Amino acid sequence: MIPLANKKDLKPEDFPSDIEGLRMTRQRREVLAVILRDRDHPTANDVFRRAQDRMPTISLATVYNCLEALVSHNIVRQVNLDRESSRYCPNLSDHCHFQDESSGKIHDVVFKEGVKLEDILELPKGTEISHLDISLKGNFGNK
Amino acid sequence: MIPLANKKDLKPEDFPSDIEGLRMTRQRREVLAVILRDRDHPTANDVFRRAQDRMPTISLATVYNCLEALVSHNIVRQVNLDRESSRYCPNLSDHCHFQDESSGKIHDVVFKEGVKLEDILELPKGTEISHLDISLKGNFGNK
DNA sequence: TTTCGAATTAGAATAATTCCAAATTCCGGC
DNA sequence: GCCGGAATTTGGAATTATTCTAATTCGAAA
Ligand SMILES: [Mn+2]
Ligand SMILES: [Mn+2]
Ligand SMILES: [Zn+2]
Ligand SMILES: [Zn+2]
Repeated sequence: MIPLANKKDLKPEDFPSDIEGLRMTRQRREVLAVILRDRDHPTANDVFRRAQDRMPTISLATVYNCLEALVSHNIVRQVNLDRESSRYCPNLSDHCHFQDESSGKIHDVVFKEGVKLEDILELPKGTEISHLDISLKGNFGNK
Repeated sequence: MIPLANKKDLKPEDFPSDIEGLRMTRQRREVLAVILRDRDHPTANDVFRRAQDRMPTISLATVYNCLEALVSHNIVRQVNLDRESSRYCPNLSDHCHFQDESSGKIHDVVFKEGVKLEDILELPKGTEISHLDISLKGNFGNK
């Protein structure tokens, strides 16, 4: 799990032929490249439209297939905010999402050093957390 | 905002005619009563099926209308977990949701005394939080 | 009792996502 | 390079939660 995050500049055809055990097809490379380039949490449809620039024949079904493959291999994260369509995020480090109400933009937010969920939640003994989602809405400060 | 939460036992027809500025119609009472009685975070369709017991003529559209009215008047909370259908929760106090992966049940989880989100998140100066969602998945301990 | 805006209703419409079955591509072995 | 089977892609249909529409009914107040 080399931080693909840094591969913003890498051309899709230069991606390794296998990432996290997932065979990288032409379409999967393109979808991944889009998500790494514009890190603005695009929806499947956003990805579709952007991928079409360099690959006019790609289909929406394929974009969904690719996204599902990338997500299930932990190459990108699926971000769900309330009832909106899913968005996709290349930031694999622990973080949550803040949706700015004036701009609509979604910002990554990290936890302060050394904070553990168990420290702040009243959880019964023996609880094991396998998945966690935190999302916020409001006015995002100067940043 | 008298804790309606405690009105589990109240019959729908005994609800006040106005709650939080919302006129309580027959259907709204019934929907609210269902949510207060079985506090298991039912979906709109769950609510619909349960409401039909005492009100066989209620329609699904009406259930959606009632839920939207109750939510927007802060009488019940809408709970969204990933891509699943919305669920409805009568607990208005600050809490988050833990979905137990073996039972599927959704548990309310409260924050430990005196925890503030600002304390644990790296937020830029001037940020104002208007809405917050935390949800967890995993194995919920003995409780 | 009449009135009139609000609420309810059935059914159609919407939209994100998934499914399907056929066509294409990929890959390892010959 | 060529073949066969498996994986992937594709366009279109299907699904499904939710919203919309337009007609009907309700109910509080006069
Ligand atoms: Mn929310
Ligand atoms: Mn999630
Ligand atoms: Zn993110
Ligand atoms: Zn709850």
